[in-house]
Amino acid sequence: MTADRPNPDFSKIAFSFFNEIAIIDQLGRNRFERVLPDGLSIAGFSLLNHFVRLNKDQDTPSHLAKAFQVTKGAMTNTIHRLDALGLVTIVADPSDGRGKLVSITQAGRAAREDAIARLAPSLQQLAGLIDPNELANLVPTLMKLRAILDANREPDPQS
Amino acid sequence: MTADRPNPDFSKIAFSFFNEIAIIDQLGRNRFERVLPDGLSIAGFSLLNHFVRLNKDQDTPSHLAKAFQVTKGAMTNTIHRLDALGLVTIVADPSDGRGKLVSITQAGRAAREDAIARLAPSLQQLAGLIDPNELANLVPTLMKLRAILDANREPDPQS
DNA sequence: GACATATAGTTTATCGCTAAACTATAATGG
DNA sequence: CCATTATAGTTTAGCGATAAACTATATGTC
Repeated sequence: MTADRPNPDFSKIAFSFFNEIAIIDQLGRNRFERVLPDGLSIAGFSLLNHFVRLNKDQDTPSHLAKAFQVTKGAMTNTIHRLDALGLVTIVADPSDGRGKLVSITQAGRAAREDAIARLAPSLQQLAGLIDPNELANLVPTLMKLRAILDANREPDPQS
Repeated sequence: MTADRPNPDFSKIAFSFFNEIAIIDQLGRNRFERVLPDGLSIAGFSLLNHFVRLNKDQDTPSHLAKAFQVTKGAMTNTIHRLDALGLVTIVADPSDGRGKLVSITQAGRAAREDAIARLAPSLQQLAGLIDPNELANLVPTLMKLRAILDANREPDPQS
Protein backbone atom coordinates (compact mmCIF):
# COMPACT_ATOMS: atom_id res chain seq x y z
CA MET A 1 0.00 0.00 0.00
CA THR A 2 2.90 2.36 0.44
CA ALA A 3 5.97 2.73 -1.77
CA ASP A 4 6.23 3.64 -5.37
CA ARG A 5 8.20 6.56 -4.30
CA PRO A 6 11.04 6.06 -1.83
CA ASN A 7 10.22 5.71 1.79
CA PRO A 8 10.30 9.28 3.10
CA ASP A 9 12.19 8.13 6.17
CA PHE A 10 14.84 6.58 4.03
CA SER A 11 15.17 9.75 2.03
CA LYS A 12 15.64 11.81 5.13
CA ILE A 13 18.15 9.40 6.56
CA ALA A 14 20.05 9.26 3.30
CA PHE A 15 20.10 13.03 3.03
CA SER A 16 21.46 13.37 6.55
CA PHE A 17 23.96 10.67 5.95
CA PHE A 18 25.37 12.11 2.75
CA ASN A 19 25.33 15.56 4.24
CA GLU A 20 27.46 14.45 7.19
CA ILE A 21 29.72 12.55 4.86
CA ALA A 22 30.26 15.60 2.70
CA ILE A 23 31.09 17.86 5.63
CA ILE A 24 33.39 15.33 7.27
CA ASP A 25 35.16 14.84 3.98
CA GLN A 26 35.68 18.55 3.64
CA LEU A 27 36.86 19.05 7.19
CA GLY A 28 39.11 16.02 7.11
CA ARG A 29 40.57 16.88 3.75
CA ASN A 30 41.22 20.40 4.89
CA ARG A 31 42.76 19.34 8.15
CA PHE A 32 45.27 17.07 6.50
CA GLU A 33 45.94 19.07 3.38
CA ARG A 34 47.20 22.07 5.28
CA VAL A 35 49.94 20.19 7.09
CA LEU A 36 51.22 18.35 4.05
CA PRO A 37 54.62 19.45 2.70
CA ASP A 38 55.14 21.85 -0.17
CA GLY A 39 53.27 20.82 -3.28
CA LEU A 40 51.96 17.52 -1.98
CA SER A 41 48.20 17.06 -2.03
CA ILE A 42 46.15 14.34 -0.44
CA ALA A 43 45.79 12.79 -3.87
CA GLY A 44 49.56 12.78 -4.27
CA PHE A 45 50.22 11.52 -0.78
CA SER A 46 47.69 8.74 -1.20
CA LEU A 47 49.41 7.61 -4.34
CA LEU A 48 52.81 7.51 -2.67
CA ASN A 49 51.28 5.73 0.27
CA HIS A 50 49.72 3.18 -2.03
CA PHE A 51 53.11 2.15 -3.36
CA VAL A 52 54.59 1.77 0.07
CA ARG A 53 51.68 0.05 1.74
CA LEU A 54 51.29 -2.51 -1.00
CA ASN A 55 55.03 -2.83 -1.34
CA LYS A 56 54.83 -2.22 -5.04
CA ASP A 57 57.14 -0.01 -6.85
CA GLN A 58 55.56 -0.05 -10.24
CA ASP A 59 52.00 0.34 -11.37
CA THR A 60 50.15 1.52 -14.44
CA PRO A 61 48.15 4.76 -14.44
CA SER A 62 45.09 2.83 -15.50
CA HIS A 63 45.35 0.42 -12.61
CA LEU A 64 45.97 3.28 -10.21
CA ALA A 65 42.90 5.11 -11.50
CA LYS A 66 40.81 2.03 -10.81
CA ALA A 67 42.34 1.50 -7.38
CA PHE A 68 41.51 5.05 -6.36
CA GLN A 69 38.23 5.14 -8.21
CA VAL A 70 39.02 8.31 -10.07
CA THR A 71 38.92 9.01 -13.77
CA LYS A 72 41.92 8.51 -15.97
CA GLY A 73 42.18 12.25 -16.42
CA ALA A 74 42.40 12.79 -12.68
CA MET A 75 45.13 10.19 -12.42
CA THR A 76 47.08 11.71 -15.30
CA ASN A 77 47.04 14.96 -13.40
CA THR A 78 48.09 13.46 -10.06
CA ILE A 79 50.90 11.46 -11.59
CA HIS A 80 52.24 14.36 -13.62
CA ARG A 81 52.34 16.56 -10.54
CA LEU A 82 54.24 13.95 -8.60
CA ASP A 83 56.57 13.50 -11.53
CA ALA A 84 57.23 17.23 -11.64
CA LEU A 85 58.16 17.04 -7.96
CA GLY A 86 60.47 14.13 -8.65
CA LEU A 87 58.45 11.85 -6.40
CA VAL A 88 57.58 9.33 -9.09
CA THR A 89 58.99 8.42 -12.47
CA ILE A 90 56.97 7.59 -15.54
CA VAL A 91 58.33 5.30 -18.24
CA ALA A 92 56.78 3.58 -21.22
CA ASP A 93 55.62 0.04 -20.58
CA PRO A 94 58.02 -2.11 -22.59
CA SER A 95 55.40 -4.79 -23.02
CA ASP A 96 52.52 -2.55 -24.09
CA GLY A 97 52.99 0.36 -26.42
CA ARG A 98 49.94 2.14 -25.04
CA GLY A 99 50.87 1.82 -21.41
CA LYS A 100 53.14 3.53 -18.95
CA LEU A 101 54.66 2.43 -15.72
CA VAL A 102 54.78 4.66 -12.69
CA SER A 103 57.35 4.10 -9.97
CA ILE A 104 57.91 5.76 -6.66
CA THR A 105 61.35 7.33 -6.31
CA GLN A 106 63.57 7.47 -3.28
CA ALA A 107 62.52 11.09 -2.91
CA GLY A 108 58.92 9.93 -3.08
CA ARG A 109 59.45 7.54 -0.21
CA ALA A 110 61.11 10.28 1.78
CA ALA A 111 58.29 12.71 1.02
CA ARG A 112 55.79 10.14 2.23
CA GLU A 113 57.73 9.70 5.47
CA ASP A 114 57.87 13.42 5.90
CA ALA A 115 54.17 13.74 5.24
CA ILE A 116 53.38 11.09 7.82
CA ALA A 117 55.50 12.89 10.37
CA ARG A 118 53.70 16.12 9.65
CA LEU A 119 50.36 14.42 9.92
CA ALA A 120 51.21 13.04 13.32
CA PRO A 121 50.28 16.02 15.51
CA SER A 122 46.96 16.37 13.82
CA LEU A 123 46.21 12.68 14.25
CA GLN A 124 47.37 12.83 17.81
CA GLN A 125 44.95 15.61 18.52
CA LEU A 126 42.11 13.58 17.03
CA ALA A 127 43.14 10.53 19.00
CA GLY A 128 42.54 12.55 22.13
CA LEU A 129 39.14 13.71 20.99
CA ILE A 130 37.66 10.63 19.40
CA ASP A 131 37.14 7.19 20.83
CA PRO A 132 39.18 4.91 18.57
CA ASN A 133 36.66 2.12 19.02
CA GLU A 134 33.83 4.29 17.93
CA LEU A 135 35.74 5.18 14.80
CA ALA A 136 36.81 1.60 14.21
CA ASN A 137 33.25 0.39 14.52
CA LEU A 138 32.16 2.70 11.76
CA VAL A 139 34.63 1.50 9.20
CA PRO A 140 33.18 -1.89 8.26
CA THR A 141 29.75 -0.42 7.68
CA LEU A 142 31.18 2.39 5.63
CA MET A 143 33.11 -0.11 3.58
CA LYS A 144 29.96 -2.06 2.93
CA LEU A 145 28.08 1.05 1.87
CA ARG A 146 30.94 2.11 -0.34
CA ALA A 147 30.90 -1.26 -2.02
CA ILE A 148 27.16 -1.02 -2.62
CA LEU A 149 27.44 2.48 -4.04
CA ASP A 150 30.34 1.43 -6.16
CA ALA A 151 28.61 -1.63 -7.55
CA ASN A 152 25.42 0.23 -8.29
CA ARG A 153 26.41 3.31 -10.08
CA GLU A 154 25.47 4.31 -13.54
CA PRO A 155 27.20 2.40 -16.31
CA ASP A 156 30.82 3.46 -16.07
CA PRO A 157 31.10 6.79 -17.82
CA GLN A 158 34.79 6.20 -18.10
CA SER A 159 36.85 3.40 -16.73
CA MET B 1 55.41 4.41 28.28
CA THR B 2 53.95 4.57 24.81
CA ALA B 3 52.62 7.62 23.00
CA ASP B 4 54.37 10.75 22.00
CA ARG B 5 53.43 9.96 18.51
CA PRO B 6 49.90 8.96 17.70
CA ASN B 7 48.82 5.45 18.43
CA PRO B 8 49.60 3.59 15.20
CA ASP B 9 46.28 1.80 15.45
CA PHE B 10 44.46 5.08 15.64
CA SER B 11 46.32 6.35 12.61
CA LYS B 12 45.38 3.31 10.61
CA ILE B 13 41.77 3.52 11.67
CA ALA B 14 41.61 7.20 10.92
CA PHE B 15 43.18 6.67 7.51
CA SER B 16 40.66 3.98 6.65
CA PHE B 17 37.86 6.05 7.97
CA PHE B 18 38.70 9.16 5.98
CA ASN B 19 39.42 7.10 2.94
CA GLU B 20 35.98 5.50 3.03
CA ILE B 21 34.42 8.87 3.68
CA ALA B 22 36.14 10.39 0.68
CA ILE B 23 35.06 7.61 -1.66
CA ILE B 24 31.49 7.57 -0.39
CA ASP B 25 31.32 11.31 -0.80
CA GLN B 26 32.48 11.04 -4.36
CA LEU B 27 30.18 8.20 -5.28
CA GLY B 28 27.20 9.80 -3.56
CA ARG B 29 27.84 13.20 -5.04
CA ASN B 30 28.19 11.68 -8.47
CA ARG B 31 25.10 9.57 -8.14
CA PHE B 32 22.92 12.52 -7.26
CA GLU B 33 24.54 15.15 -9.42
CA ARG B 34 23.86 13.31 -12.62
CA VAL B 35 20.12 13.16 -12.12
CA LEU B 36 19.72 16.79 -11.09
CA PRO B 37 18.00 19.07 -13.61
CA ASP B 38 19.80 21.33 -16.07
CA GLY B 39 22.29 23.63 -14.34
CA LEU B 40 21.48 22.66 -10.79
CA SER B 41 24.36 21.31 -8.72
CA ILE B 42 24.23 19.69 -5.33
CA ALA B 43 25.47 22.95 -3.87
CA GLY B 44 22.59 24.81 -5.51
CA PHE B 45 20.01 22.21 -4.61
CA SER B 46 21.17 22.20 -0.99
CA LEU B 47 20.75 25.93 -0.83
CA LEU B 48 17.21 25.80 -2.22
CA ASN B 49 16.44 22.94 0.12
CA HIS B 50 17.75 24.93 3.03
CA PHE B 51 15.23 27.68 2.43
CA VAL B 52 12.33 25.29 2.19
CA ARG B 53 13.25 23.02 5.06
CA LEU B 54 13.82 25.88 7.45
CA ASN B 55 10.83 27.70 6.07
CA LYS B 56 12.90 30.80 5.54
CA ASP B 57 12.68 32.85 2.48
CA GLN B 58 15.47 35.26 3.16
CA ASP B 59 19.00 34.81 4.35
CA THR B 60 22.33 36.57 4.05
CA PRO B 61 25.18 35.07 2.03
CA SER B 62 27.38 35.25 5.07
CA HIS B 63 24.95 33.29 7.21
CA LEU B 64 24.50 30.77 4.43
CA ALA B 65 28.25 30.33 4.12
CA LYS B 66 28.42 29.56 7.82
CA ALA B 67 25.45 27.21 7.69
CA PHE B 68 27.05 25.19 4.92
CA GLN B 69 30.54 25.56 6.25
CA VAL B 70 31.96 26.85 3.03
CA THR B 71 33.99 29.97 2.36
CA LYS B 72 32.35 33.20 1.41
CA GLY B 73 33.80 32.90 -2.05
CA ALA B 74 32.17 29.52 -2.54
CA MET B 75 28.84 30.92 -1.43
CA THR B 76 29.14 33.92 -3.72
CA ASN B 77 29.59 31.50 -6.56
CA THR B 78 26.66 29.25 -5.62
CA ILE B 79 24.30 32.17 -5.11
CA HIS B 80 25.26 33.87 -8.35
CA ARG B 81 24.66 30.69 -10.28
CA LEU B 82 21.24 30.25 -8.76
CA ASP B 83 20.51 33.87 -9.46
CA ALA B 84 21.48 33.42 -13.09
CA LEU B 85 19.00 30.54 -13.26
CA GLY B 86 16.32 32.71 -11.68
CA LEU B 87 16.06 30.38 -8.70
CA VAL B 88 16.99 33.00 -6.11
CA THR B 89 17.01 36.77 -6.00
CA ILE B 90 19.69 38.92 -4.43
CA VAL B 91 18.91 42.35 -3.05
CA ALA B 92 20.83 44.79 -0.90
CA ASP B 93 20.12 44.52 2.81
CA PRO B 94 18.25 47.73 3.65
CA SER B 95 19.52 47.65 7.21
CA ASP B 96 23.17 47.01 6.43
CA GLY B 97 24.96 48.65 3.55
CA ARG B 98 27.49 45.83 3.36
CA GLY B 99 25.00 43.03 3.32
CA LYS B 100 22.74 41.34 0.82
CA LEU B 101 19.64 39.29 1.21
CA VAL B 102 19.05 36.14 -0.78
CA SER B 103 15.53 34.85 -1.34
CA ILE B 104 14.22 31.75 -3.02
CA THR B 105 11.91 32.43 -5.94
CA GLN B 106 8.81 30.55 -6.99
CA ALA B 107 10.91 29.03 -9.76
CA GLY B 108 13.43 28.06 -7.11
CA ARG B 109 10.79 26.18 -5.14
CA ALA B 110 9.63 24.47 -8.29
CA ALA B 111 13.18 23.51 -9.23
CA ARG B 112 13.65 22.00 -5.79
CA GLU B 113 10.48 19.94 -6.19
CA ASP B 114 11.61 18.82 -9.58
CA ALA B 115 15.01 17.89 -8.23
CA ILE B 116 13.47 15.84 -5.46
CA ALA B 117 11.32 14.02 -7.97
CA ARG B 118 14.35 13.25 -10.08
CA LEU B 119 16.27 12.06 -7.06
CA ALA B 120 13.53 9.63 -6.14
CA PRO B 121 14.45 6.67 -8.35
CA SER B 122 18.03 6.83 -7.23
CA LEU B 123 17.00 6.93 -3.59
CA GLN B 124 14.55 4.14 -4.14
CA GLN B 125 17.27 1.97 -5.57
CA LEU B 126 19.43 2.63 -2.53
CA ALA B 127 16.54 1.91 -0.21
CA GLY B 128 16.41 -1.55 -1.70
CA LEU B 129 20.12 -2.11 -1.26
CA ILE B 130 20.82 -0.64 2.13
CA ASP B 131 19.27 -1.41 5.46
CA PRO B 132 17.74 1.90 6.58
CA ASN B 133 18.48 1.10 10.20
CA GLU B 134 22.10 0.51 9.48
CA LEU B 135 22.29 3.88 7.78
CA ALA B 136 20.30 5.58 10.51
CA ASN B 137 22.55 4.17 13.18
CA LEU B 138 25.57 5.72 11.53
CA VAL B 139 24.25 9.24 11.47
CA PRO B 140 24.50 10.22 15.15
CA THR B 141 28.10 9.08 15.35
CA LEU B 142 28.96 10.89 12.15
CA MET B 143 27.32 14.02 13.51
CA LYS B 144 29.38 13.77 16.64
CA LEU B 145 32.58 13.34 14.67
CA ARG B 146 31.67 16.20 12.39
CA ALA B 147 31.13 18.42 15.42
CA ILE B 148 34.51 17.45 16.85
CA LEU B 149 36.29 18.08 13.57
CA ASP B 150 34.46 21.35 13.18
CA ALA B 151 35.28 22.55 16.66
CA ASN B 152 38.92 21.59 16.41
CA ARG B 153 40.13 22.92 13.16
CA GLU B 154 42.85 25.41 12.59
CA PRO B 155 41.96 29.00 13.43
CA ASP B 156 39.36 30.00 10.86
CA PRO B 157 41.25 30.98 7.75
CA GLN B 158 38.18 32.79 6.59
CA SER B 159 34.78 32.93 8.19
C1' DG C 1 34.25 62.97 15.32
C1' DA C 2 38.34 60.41 13.66
C1' DC C 3 40.96 56.38 13.43
C1' DA C 4 41.52 51.54 13.97
C1' DT C 5 39.46 47.29 13.40
C1' DA C 6 35.89 44.01 12.20
C1' DT C 7 32.56 42.25 8.96
C1' DA C 8 30.08 41.55 4.18
C1' DG C 9 30.85 40.35 -0.27
C1' DT C 10 33.69 39.81 -4.62
C1' DT C 11 37.55 38.46 -7.27
C1' DT C 12 41.54 35.82 -8.80
C1' DA C 13 44.50 31.95 -8.74
C1' DT C 14 44.94 27.16 -7.84
C1' DC C 15 43.57 22.36 -6.96
C1' DG C 16 40.99 17.96 -7.59
C1' DC C 17 37.45 16.00 -9.84
C1' DT C 18 34.19 14.64 -13.85
C1' DA C 19 32.91 14.17 -18.68
C1' DA C 20 33.84 14.00 -23.24
C1' DA C 21 36.72 14.25 -27.25
C1' DC C 22 40.96 12.77 -29.04
C1' DT C 23 45.43 9.94 -30.22
C1' DA C 24 47.72 5.78 -30.32
C1' DT C 25 48.36 0.98 -29.75
C1' DA C 26 46.23 -3.88 -28.98
C1' DA C 27 43.25 -7.50 -29.58
C1' DT C 28 39.55 -9.88 -32.12
C1' DG C 29 37.25 -12.14 -35.75
C1' DG C 30 35.80 -12.33 -40.48
C1' DC D 1 45.43 -9.74 -43.27
C1' DC D 2 42.34 -6.15 -42.51
C1' DA D 3 38.60 -3.90 -40.30
C1' DT D 4 36.36 -3.35 -36.10
C1' DT D 5 36.42 -2.64 -31.42
C1' DA D 6 38.62 -2.18 -26.97
C1' DT D 7 42.03 -0.17 -23.96
C1' DA D 8 45.82 3.36 -22.32
C1' DG D 9 46.68 7.83 -21.73
C1' DT D 10 46.10 13.01 -22.60
C1' DT D 11 43.63 17.16 -23.18
C1' DT D 12 40.04 20.62 -22.59
C1' DA D 13 36.17 22.67 -20.44
C1' DG D 14 33.45 23.11 -16.47
C1' DC D 15 32.28 22.74 -11.40
C1' DG D 16 32.92 23.22 -6.41
C1' DA D 17 36.08 24.32 -3.07
C1' DT D 18 40.04 26.95 -0.62
C1' DA D 19 43.01 30.90 0.23
C1' DA D 20 44.25 35.39 -0.12
C1' DA D 21 43.81 40.05 -1.69
C1' DC D 22 40.62 43.66 -2.28
C1' DT D 23 36.41 47.06 -1.76
C1' DA D 24 33.03 48.89 0.98
C1' DT D 25 30.45 49.65 5.04
C1' DA D 26 29.99 49.25 10.39
C1' DT D 27 31.43 49.49 14.81
C1' DG D 28 34.10 50.60 18.78
C1' DT D 29 37.28 53.53 21.18
C1' DC D 30 39.94 57.38 22.53
